[in-house]
Amino acid sequence: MENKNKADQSSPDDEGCAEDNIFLKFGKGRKEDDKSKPSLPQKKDFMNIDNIEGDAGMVKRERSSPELNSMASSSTHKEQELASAKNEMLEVMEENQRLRMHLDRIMKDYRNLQNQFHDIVQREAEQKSSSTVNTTQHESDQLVSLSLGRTASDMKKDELSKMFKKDKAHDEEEVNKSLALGLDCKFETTPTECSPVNVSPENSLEEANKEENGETSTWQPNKILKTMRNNGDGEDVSQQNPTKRARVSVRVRCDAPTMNDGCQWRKYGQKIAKGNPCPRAYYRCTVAPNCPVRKQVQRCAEDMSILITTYEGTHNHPLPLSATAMASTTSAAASMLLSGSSSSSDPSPQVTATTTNIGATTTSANLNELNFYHSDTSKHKPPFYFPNSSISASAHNSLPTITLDLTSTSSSSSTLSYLSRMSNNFPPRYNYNYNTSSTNLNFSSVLESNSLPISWTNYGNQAYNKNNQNFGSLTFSSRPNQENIFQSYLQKNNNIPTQSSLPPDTIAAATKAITSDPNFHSALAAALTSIMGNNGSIGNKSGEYTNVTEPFPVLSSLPSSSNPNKCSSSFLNKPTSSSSANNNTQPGNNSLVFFTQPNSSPFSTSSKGKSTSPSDSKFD
DNA sequence: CGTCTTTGACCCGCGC
DNA sequence: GCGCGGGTCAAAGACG
Repeated sequence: MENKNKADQSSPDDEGCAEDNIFLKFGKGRKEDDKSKPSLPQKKDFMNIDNIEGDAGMVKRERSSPELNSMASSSTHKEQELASAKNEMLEVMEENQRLRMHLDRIMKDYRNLQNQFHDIVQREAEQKSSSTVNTTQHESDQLVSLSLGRTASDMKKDELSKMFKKDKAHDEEEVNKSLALGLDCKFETTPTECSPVNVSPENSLEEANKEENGETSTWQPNKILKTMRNNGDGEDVSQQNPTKRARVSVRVRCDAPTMNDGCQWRKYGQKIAKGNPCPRAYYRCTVAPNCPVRKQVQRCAEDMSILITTYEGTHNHPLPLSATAMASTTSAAASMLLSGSSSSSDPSPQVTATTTNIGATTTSANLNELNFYHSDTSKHKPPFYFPNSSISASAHNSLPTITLDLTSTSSSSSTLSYLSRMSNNFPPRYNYNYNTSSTNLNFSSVLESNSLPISWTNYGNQAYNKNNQNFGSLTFSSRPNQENIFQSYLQKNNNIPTQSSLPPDTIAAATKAITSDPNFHSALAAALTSIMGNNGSIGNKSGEYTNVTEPFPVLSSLPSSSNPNKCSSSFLNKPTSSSSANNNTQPGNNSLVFFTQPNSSPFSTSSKGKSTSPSDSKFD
């Protein structure tokens, strides 16, 4: 039943909202019923089975009457309709009850998972406090790579050498602080039922305000610091913070000059960096005059098709709906980095609320999905399977940097090292290889028997197909049976690497592993999913159910379409259709979609020669 | 005319 | 101290 499906998709983390959704849905259903059946039962008859039966009996009696006149027959017909309508109402009510029960169950699971997660986080925090981890020395040297197919060898050697070269010891506290403050890393244990994700524009603003009040520190370029000192401008006091903050770098295959992340940027410089023939462009956030956020955009020297966008800082203003995704991503990614850098052996207790909630959300919903949609900007392509994507962290140039690598498309020989490490008792943290200062955490569909598997399944392609947009989708799902979907999808799309056809038991094991590991799951999922931000609110467009991650607005609002040539971060954007797609294919799932939008024209060659940055898009 | 991009110059940190 | 490289500034030009 459609209603049921929709209800399943409603956010489990948000009880009230879900209920509202249900009501809304039922309201809608009634409306539809009204259309088809104008003669609804009288209010008095509503929910009265006896009455219904009685009416039916009456109808029967009347029918048997030989003295039926036209009027009687019409009334009989009406009563029949009435009876059928009542029956339908009863069915709806039953369905409603079932949905409620389902919702209760989901909420229960969600709370349980949330509690578990909090327990884990607290335990880790205690452990950390008890043992002042000796990570200080490695703080700046660490390179954690969550590589989905990418291996350490794939990394640029000079990059690695650079990373390892910097042995400048950072005070752990400082790093953590910068991470936490600069990238919205907050640890909140308070369960938020209706607004699970706390990294919201409001939060950002709040944090920014705090920063301005000197409560927190924000990394600022030295130059700016200097300028501000010279100017003595009180307004910028908030920005006078020498504390370095983490960077979040996103690697995406994109032909467009920049990636549309929904924010407004102004290019303020360009430089040819050593070792890369491609110039590096510097952008500054222009949403707010004093926003400290900057980003660097550069093409990968090894693969020009890869666009590397590095974000620094935290927005000190409310973000456009379409921009919250990236903001939350940086947040989540930073939290991931933070958790990795805070300790060499323990998972960081400093998990962002976003992570927490997302993890809880997804697990509670039994539907963790990270869909990576990739498509060519110019032409339709068959769905692209994304077995590999990576998250890496490093202290590059003294700045902790986490990289979300969404460029890997090769499904070959993935090592699944990360999953392997995440054995059943796996410490929910990113393993650091201190010998090399780098660790690859590979998420691969090539699962080893003993390794914890991940279910990369296809999901919600129907909608995309409906829109004539074939997106490859990679689903990071906790639901074993989704494999079937994926496989069936594979059958339909020969272009998808066969590696993805995993044994059901493997999928199930992977699913179990993923869902059972709050740290990994929440960290990765949050990092990636939060990017979409509240795309989790898939389906909101239709208003049929509320956002799973309410604070984050739907990215579909992006005006990416106006910038056909821009690589709309829309790879973070979720097309409106996607929601419906997800709704149609798998009810009850919270989909987190990562994709490049081909025809919706996130990429634009910008005929206007103006801003190559997303700023061009006036999303407001 | 206002906004934004371009681009050469400048500043600063770092390594030698 | 010097040179290199990264990052930023700001004047000039382009665009709508």
